[in-house]
Amino acid sequence: MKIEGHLVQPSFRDEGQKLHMHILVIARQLDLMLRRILKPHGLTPPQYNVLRILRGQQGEPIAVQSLAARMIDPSSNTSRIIDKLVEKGWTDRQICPEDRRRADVSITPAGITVLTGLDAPINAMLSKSLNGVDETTRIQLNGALAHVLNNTDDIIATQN
Amino acid sequence: MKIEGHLVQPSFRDEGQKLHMHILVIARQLDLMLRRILKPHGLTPPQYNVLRILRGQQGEPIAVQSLAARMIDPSSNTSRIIDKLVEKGWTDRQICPEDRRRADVSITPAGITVLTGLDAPINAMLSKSLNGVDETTRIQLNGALAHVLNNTDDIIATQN
DNA sequence: CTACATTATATGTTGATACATACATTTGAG
DNA sequence: CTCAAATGTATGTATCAACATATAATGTAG
Repeated sequence: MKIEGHLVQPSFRDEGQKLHMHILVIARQLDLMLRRILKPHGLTPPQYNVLRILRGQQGEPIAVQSLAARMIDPSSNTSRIIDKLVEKGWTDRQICPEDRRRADVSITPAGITVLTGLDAPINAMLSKSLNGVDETTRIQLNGALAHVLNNTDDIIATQN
Repeated sequence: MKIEGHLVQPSFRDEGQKLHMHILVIARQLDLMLRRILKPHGLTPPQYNVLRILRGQQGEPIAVQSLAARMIDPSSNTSRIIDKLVEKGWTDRQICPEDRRRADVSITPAGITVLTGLDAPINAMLSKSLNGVDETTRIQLNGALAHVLNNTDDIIATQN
């Protein structure tokens, strides 16, 4: 369905507005699809995001704030997201001996196992979502979106 | 900041993964910026979305389900979003006489006034977010993203 | 007609999120 | 050293969202 169908609008004022809507609607769809895959495993997208980052650490523990900086959604609730993962036995949290304010977080073998099982379906879904968009176009899109991201960073910085 | 900086990752596996991250992170930033503009006016992004749709109706009332279909986030909570807007006097809700299950929703003059005051700052913000992305590129982006949207629609349909 | 399915909206409940604040620890000025 | 500021994490609270279910009105088969 075209974006006009999604929003049941006959047309957009301009390409810029259409672009914003595309980004917002697709992001929402990606989140919805991911949620459906994760749900049977008792994971939410932010929790999955945290596990992915921890796996990327190759066993090296990481502080909560560094984790937050790498998240798609760097909310101030990283502690509670980790709580959930610790409860389920998928991450480990220990007070850092050198700086006892810090908490070192790492993924457990059980966490790795869960992620491993999710890799195939999630990669398949993500890959399918980009069907028909060739490599050249992907590179062009990323180039333009890098610009947009720069702009939004600026706006957010000046809003502060 | 580049997407690699946002996620503090040295590199991405491929352009596809990078594209997903760009979309998710930019969508999140747009939402954050919008929320900051709306907050002093006592509006949330979904409430703003509803008001915008109602204004687009040119005074013609609309059923709750039609409203939901036009929303960026068509959650099942449209009723409660309307509740909030009715409380504030920005929308009007009346039972439809021809089909008493339906509720006809419309925007009030006070609602129009609120939106009018928001137009300038929000348009400025959105326009700024696309700085440096020329018209040709915008059209290309929309073309490719329309493809992606088609794909995600398919995936969501088959997930059901 | 009458019962049953369908449709339109609303609500109950649970869990997640945003934002502010608290707590504990460390840093650093004097 | 000492104490105020800064830092890292956790928590309180209010709001919001997702999902399931309820309520009410309409459509329809027999």
